[in-house]
Amino acid sequence: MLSERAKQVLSAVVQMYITTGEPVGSRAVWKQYKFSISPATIRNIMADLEEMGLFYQPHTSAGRVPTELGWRIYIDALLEKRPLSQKFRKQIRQSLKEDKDNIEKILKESSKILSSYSQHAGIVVAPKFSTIILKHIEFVRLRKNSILTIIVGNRGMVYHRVISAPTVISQQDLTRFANYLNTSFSGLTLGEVRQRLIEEMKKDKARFDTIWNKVFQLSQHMFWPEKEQIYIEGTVNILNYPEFSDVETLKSLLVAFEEKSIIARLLERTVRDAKPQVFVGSEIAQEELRECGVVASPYMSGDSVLGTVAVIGPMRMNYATVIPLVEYTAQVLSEILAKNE
Amino acid sequence: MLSERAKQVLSAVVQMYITTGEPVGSRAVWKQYKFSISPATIRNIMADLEEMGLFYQPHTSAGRVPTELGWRIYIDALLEKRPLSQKFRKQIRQSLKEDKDNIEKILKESSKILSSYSQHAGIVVAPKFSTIILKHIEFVRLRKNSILTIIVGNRGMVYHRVISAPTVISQQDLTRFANYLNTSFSGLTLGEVRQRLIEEMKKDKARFDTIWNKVFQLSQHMFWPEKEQIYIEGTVNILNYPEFSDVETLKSLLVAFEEKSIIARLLERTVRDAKPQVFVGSEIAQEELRECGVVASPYMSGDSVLGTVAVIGPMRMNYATVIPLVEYTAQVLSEILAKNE
DNA sequence: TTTGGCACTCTATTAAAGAGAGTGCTAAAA
DNA sequence: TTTTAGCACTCTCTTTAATAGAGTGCCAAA
Repeated sequence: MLSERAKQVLSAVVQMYITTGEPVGSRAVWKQYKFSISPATIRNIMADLEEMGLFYQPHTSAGRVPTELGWRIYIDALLEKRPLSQKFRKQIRQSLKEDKDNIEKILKESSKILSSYSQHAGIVVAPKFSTIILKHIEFVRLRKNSILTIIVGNRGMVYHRVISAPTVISQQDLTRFANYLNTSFSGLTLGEVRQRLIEEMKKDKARFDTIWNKVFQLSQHMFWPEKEQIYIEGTVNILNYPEFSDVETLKSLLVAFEEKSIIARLLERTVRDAKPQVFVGSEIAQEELRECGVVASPYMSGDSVLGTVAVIGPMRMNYATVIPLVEYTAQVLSEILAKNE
Repeated sequence: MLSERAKQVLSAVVQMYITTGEPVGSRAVWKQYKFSISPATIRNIMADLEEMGLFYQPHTSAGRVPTELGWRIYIDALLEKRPLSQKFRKQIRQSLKEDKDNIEKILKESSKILSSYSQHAGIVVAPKFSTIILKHIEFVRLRKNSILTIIVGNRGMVYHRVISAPTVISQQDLTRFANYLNTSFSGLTLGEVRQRLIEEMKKDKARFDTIWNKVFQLSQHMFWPEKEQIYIEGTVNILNYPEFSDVETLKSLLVAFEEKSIIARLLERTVRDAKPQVFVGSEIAQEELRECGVVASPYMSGDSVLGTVAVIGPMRMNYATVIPLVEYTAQVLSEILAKNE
């Protein structure tokens, strides 16, 4: 275990590194934090910490930089969160309440808030398709065998997709089927609806005349889960950090942001574990995002997780302030969406 | 007017500058293009062109770089378009036809195509809200005075927004109103619908009972034009060009892309003029995008412009190949959407 | 165990020198 | 009159060398 002094030194180095982004020397730590021990002693402690793998030295005569393990320990054991100021809380709550009836706007706005208050990139993963509760369903026949399906979920989520039917189905039949679905399945989650439809079809194939059979097959496609909707805002903020000023690094980072799947996979974990989490370096992904840190928190409705909000930035982000920001945003979002039920 | 030789020199310098991005010297032009005149003569011509404002010299002993005016003249008078290869045409047509029933996917795919074939950023401006033809309308009551409105346009466009009604309106009344709108206004453009609704309301206020009055007011909000939907893909491609490797330039560029309004305003012109256009430098915008070039082309349905496709990149883009790419994409898009009518 | 002192290492900055690319001008050639 | 070869000149970019500075590790004294 780390001694008290070692903790203090680790903490000090991490904090200084957060603000400067440069290797931190023993003298600088001593001066800034008015330690009662001399620089030489601090040097010894730093050497110990390096041996333990918490620090890394770019070259022999440079100061120390925290390693991924160093960050991990700092975050898990040493970090003192700095709660959001009352003023900021109010601002955040206010701007999220503004469009409280339009969930898409809320999610996008949340993402912007996370980005602008943290000065990193803000991420919001929208509620998962299969957990949405069916409110209303609608079919519009576009052309012969091309049918627009619209699913309205609770909280005003809207999904629409165009499905090509194997044969021609009249608008009348479609409407009839929509009515059936609306009366039978409203109030279930889309995942449940999907399940039930499959069961219905299995139960007694013979029972259904051909038209029903066709529309049932349609519904298979329409309740197929969407891939995660992810809002990312403020990606350009990473340009403010010199560690990403290399064009190659920058490019791979921006590509990773644009191609949201890596982030989606990571934040799946937060959905599963249903608790706030911090990921650093290789915990995020093996490749592009290895130099980054992610703070994530789920937002809920009652006991069930709807989605995740997160901030992604350089590993040296100010976790002490970012974690409360992310958690508070998740909390406000939970409240607003709960009211929206 | 420019002499024949001056044109050749301008053309040569521009083309070399496109590939290298570096100032072009007289000797290099002479060597590359096997001119029958000597470097010294080329120098004289280049000096003339500089005096006319078509070239610019970073410093006394450097080669020449085309000025904005130089680009303009090259594009308008000298450019020899290089048509897309048959192979590429086929590929483009194929990948756009794949999802031909889902207009959103088509537009996004177009944007990706433009980006990947040009190695710049691809832009697609979706058809304007007010020009969409009404196909179907639907109301879903979310909460007391919060109503989800869904408009389905031709080609499977779907718009939805949440409107807060001044007073409580029952789902029954909403459905009744939806039926009225569907039967009365299907086939009109959304702009026309809006106009007609205003007229209806003016014509005889007394005629409407209070419920009708309320829902009519609702419809005001639901037919209010959306702001332009713009798809931009491949913005990271600009990172490949050294002229944008400065972090500040890069940031302002990416911000301008993210904040799509500047581009929206520019491409309005292409919608209005209904013909392919090329913009360079300050023609694009006064600030952030001054170092860029834009190739834009409208896509149509019959005689009416639906929207615009475009490529944006550094001013030194290869217009000879990009212009045909953009025009061809616009053409294919027009065809597919026409069939989709 | 802690600390001051000091030699040592590595980086970053500055200055100087030189190579290279390209021009403009002049005088000769066409 | 136009074109061209020749050449001095200018400016940038790269290389090299020198120097300052920050920080360490280790040793010997406190």
